[in-house]
Amino acid sequence: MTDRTALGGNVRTGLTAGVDRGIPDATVARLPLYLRALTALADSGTRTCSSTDLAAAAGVNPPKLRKDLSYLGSYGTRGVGYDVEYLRYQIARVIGQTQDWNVVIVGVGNLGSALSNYAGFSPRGIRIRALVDSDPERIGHEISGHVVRPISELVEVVRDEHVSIGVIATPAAAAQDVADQLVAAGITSILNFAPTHVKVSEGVDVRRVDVSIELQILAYHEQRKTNGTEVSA
Amino acid sequence: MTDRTALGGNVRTGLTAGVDRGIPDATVARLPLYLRALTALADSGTRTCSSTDLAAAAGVNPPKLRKDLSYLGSYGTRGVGYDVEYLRYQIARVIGQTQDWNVVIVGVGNLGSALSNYAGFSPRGIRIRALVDSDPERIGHEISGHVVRPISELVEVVRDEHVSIGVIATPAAAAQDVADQLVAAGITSILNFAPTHVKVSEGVDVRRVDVSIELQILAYHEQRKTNGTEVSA
DNA sequence: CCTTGTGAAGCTGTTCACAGCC
DNA sequence: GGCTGTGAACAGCTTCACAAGG
Repeated sequence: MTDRTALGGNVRTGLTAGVDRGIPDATVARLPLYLRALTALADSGTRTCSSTDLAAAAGVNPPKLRKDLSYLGSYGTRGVGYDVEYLRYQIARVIGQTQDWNVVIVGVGNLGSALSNYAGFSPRGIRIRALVDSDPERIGHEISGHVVRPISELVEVVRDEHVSIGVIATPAAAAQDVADQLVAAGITSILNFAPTHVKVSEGVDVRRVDVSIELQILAYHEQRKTNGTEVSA
Repeated sequence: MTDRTALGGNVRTGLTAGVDRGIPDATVARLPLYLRALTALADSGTRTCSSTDLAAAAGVNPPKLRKDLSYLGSYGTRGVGYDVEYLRYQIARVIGQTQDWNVVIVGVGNLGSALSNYAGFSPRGIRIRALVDSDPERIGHEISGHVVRPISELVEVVRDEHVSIGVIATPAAAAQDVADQLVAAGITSILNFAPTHVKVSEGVDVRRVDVSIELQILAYHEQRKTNGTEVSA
């Protein structure tokens, strides 16, 4: 029942003690941001940067950046800043970017197809290895270089392609069933695009991406801006 | 520079005092969840529910649900629970679901096209009113019932269609420019799918949806599961 | 009985100021 | 002098236990 949603409120998986480095969830969620900013800096030929530079590129404030980095270790030089390439590697190592992560997408409708064709995954070590669907109409078709396979082959797909992350890109009505099948196939990390809550067993991480909710949150704040709520004194 | 990201770390817009009802950001982010769960309950014929029922449907724990609802008012009945339809309406009213919100999508690549065709928006009061792109190849084509218009017409589009929310579905390289144009056209709420941080002026809300980051966060936890980090005592 | 609504406690995350080091 | 790294203060969120009320 562990539920790491994309909207905060994450739950630590049940590892009680030990050598737990314990990087806070909020920090973990920002490390990919720093990685991306560092890669951009490296690409533009920057060798060294200060916390102010990097924070600006990542869209956070400098103290927060420094605090976050302090959880990983002391990789900067006082009076100088951070070596871009070195810090980039250290963050990559911590968040597991030194290896590839194989992904199966379940559901090849509009969204699943768009995801399977997204160019931004490979530079971040994310490999879409298989597409599956339950609709016989879609099975066998080739999408973005993958032949769509029946969902009944999920166990084989996960095993043969060494898949560790499953993406649910189906309608809401199918999401729970798909989640159950993913878990049964041995998947313990799920990204759920379906607009519904999926229940999973202990130890399985679920993150949620819900565009409607994001827009609804924006609408709430928009409503407050346009209504006369800014009475200020 | 207000930045309401999808990954927590939100900043309150600069309204200092007044009748500020002050619903916490974390609660606001969950209200659409409750709304969705209530709608599902109503559709299944349920007239009344307890906080336990609703919490289970929404994927939160009952005390958190009750605390969240307490920020809106006292809409339940002790010893009984909540009237599904009444509570649904109250939440809808608070988050602005009693009116429609018009959206323009900038960028009609894979993602923009998929979004423009998504059926889940209209039941939540979200209306995709226009698609714009900068690519002359795409302008004039019809996608999901909308003729793609040039981004140079953004001001007219926003004015004529009463658009209040802009969606950036372009490559990262174009995102900042698009954001600037959206803000120049009067938009103060932006949903950014491009994998980059966009800087906007004070008072503009930006939320981010970044699939790569979600997968990277899952990968981090997956790495910790498979590595021998669970030394427990 | 039942279930809501809520102060209070506890926890997580953020900010700040400055000590430490180059 | 400049910038990092961090303890300590602060703010926000979650949890809990129980009072309030049907």
